[in-house]
Amino acid sequence: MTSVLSEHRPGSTSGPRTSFSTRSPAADKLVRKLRDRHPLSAAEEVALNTLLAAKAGPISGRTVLLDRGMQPSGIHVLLDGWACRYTMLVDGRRRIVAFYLPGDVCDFDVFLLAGMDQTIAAITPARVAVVDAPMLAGLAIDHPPLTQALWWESLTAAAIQRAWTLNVGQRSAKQRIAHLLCELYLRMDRVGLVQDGSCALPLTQFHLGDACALTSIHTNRALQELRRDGLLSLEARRLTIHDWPALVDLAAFDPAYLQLSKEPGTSGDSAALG
Amino acid sequence: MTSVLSEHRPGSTSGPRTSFSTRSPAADKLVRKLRDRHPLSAAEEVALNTLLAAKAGPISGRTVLLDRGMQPSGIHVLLDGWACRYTMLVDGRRRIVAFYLPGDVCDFDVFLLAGMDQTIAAITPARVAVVDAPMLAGLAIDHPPLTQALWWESLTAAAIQRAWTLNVGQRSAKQRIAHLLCELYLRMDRVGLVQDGSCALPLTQFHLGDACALTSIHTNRALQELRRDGLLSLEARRLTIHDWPALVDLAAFDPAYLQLSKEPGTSGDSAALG
DNA sequence: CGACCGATTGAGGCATGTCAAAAACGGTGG
DNA sequence: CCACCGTTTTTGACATGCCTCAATCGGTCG
Repeated sequence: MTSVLSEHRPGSTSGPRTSFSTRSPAADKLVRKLRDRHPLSAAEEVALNTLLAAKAGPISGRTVLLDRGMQPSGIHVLLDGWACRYTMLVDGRRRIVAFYLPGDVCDFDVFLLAGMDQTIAAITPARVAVVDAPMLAGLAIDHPPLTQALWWESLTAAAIQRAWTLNVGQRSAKQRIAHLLCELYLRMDRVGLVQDGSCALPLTQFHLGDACALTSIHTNRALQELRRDGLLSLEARRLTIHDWPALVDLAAFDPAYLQLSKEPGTSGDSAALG
Repeated sequence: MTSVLSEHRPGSTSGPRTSFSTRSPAADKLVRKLRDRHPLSAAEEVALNTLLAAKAGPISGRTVLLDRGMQPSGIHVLLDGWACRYTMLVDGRRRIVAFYLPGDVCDFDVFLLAGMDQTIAAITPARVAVVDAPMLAGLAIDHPPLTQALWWESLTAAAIQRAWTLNVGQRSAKQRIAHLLCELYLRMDRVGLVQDGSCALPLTQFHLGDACALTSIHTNRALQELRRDGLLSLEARRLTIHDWPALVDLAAFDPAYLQLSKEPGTSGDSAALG
């Protein structure tokens, strides 16, 4: 399995999987993720996709989806586009604690009625489905596997949050940026948005810095080093990985927390790769 | 440090609540927390407490509950004592990403079968209930309110994790320590372990430093400042808050994320205090 | 064309890390 | 009761990674 690591550049596997999902091209990404770790019946997939599609609407960039103290209208599911969750500090600094990518559920905490303590806002123009909690709960009751799949999804989000805590606290600037980019790249791959070793990355250096607890200035210098090392390029809102193993090594990136593997032991991915 | 203290100090409310729970003194803390935000029937409380009590066992300090890569035997619920979740880095440094207090569920991620990416270990001698997932699932199916209560509990854990990400990334050393101590103090209060403005805090300065992304040396200096300012004292494994409002102010601590308030708007706590 | 936003560069300062070592503490055995 | 030992806390001197402030440059859009 050691060789798998070097061979396995994420993105190269997305071809076969993509052909599998043609039911609903836009709303499909969440289902795709869920099914990846948890089998769903066709009926369940259709039910969820239908619900999402019915509730979907376009929003422009920088739209605030959910503000501090606001009583939420429902759970926000990103169908397309990027969003983030952040806190504004008294001195005007912004700290981003999460990025949301296509197919992500932004606010499981709607179930915590006590109100948000942070803000969620779109980064790019996006399509968002706003599902009120009772409706989703109803769907979950009708389809128990969906309940479990969504529960997993929220636990994965928690695992990502732990990884961020680690990342911000432990690593050098260069490593932090590298680690974040590794994570985003794999998460984009998981929903089929990586092609030929590159994916969209609509973040400014301010976003990256606010997420890694760095100033945009220092972020800039760290990025330059990563480029100079030949590990990646990041231009025109597009990230391209040139040397995945080296990047992973530098970042001390262990993808285990993303829960990507199909099934422990089956290693379906590497088989498909061989 | 006197008048303000008596008005607003958490812990002064624990008296009345404590009288409420005498069913099972040791296993009771999780139930106490759950019921605080979510009504449970007596039958449900008894069922959960009975299950926990049946599976409970003592462990000594520094016992590893769950190790990286290990297939978990079940969900660990701390009945008494402290534990933490950490990652060891290649250079020997340790990064703590979570503390677990009496009444906490350590590893909801057992449901993520792909194996742990971190280590969970006791800090003090403790009593731990190890509940295998199917059994807990069965209990949850029989008692839907328990499902929701546990789901909330895991979402609260995720909110705490976001607060840690923020804390580590944004604040000065002094503020980080202060913020962490505020959080731990309130969490101890939530399970009735605060008396007269003080609670057990069995952490070394290494623990605090590893959790705040600081060296123990710098942690020491930050703590000295907090003591010198008259905000708190921390000695003999015991934390005493002398000036809660000032500490909260210094730390920019907003307890909203802990989801403590009974019901938004009722402010039952402060009314009881006045 | 002017205004604005994002990326980039440079110089200097400060908070925190690193290294080294001495106290204080707490338990254990003689 | 004391001597011993490992752990934890504390102190000091020095190094450095990242922040701050200030400015330029290049796109993009009205």
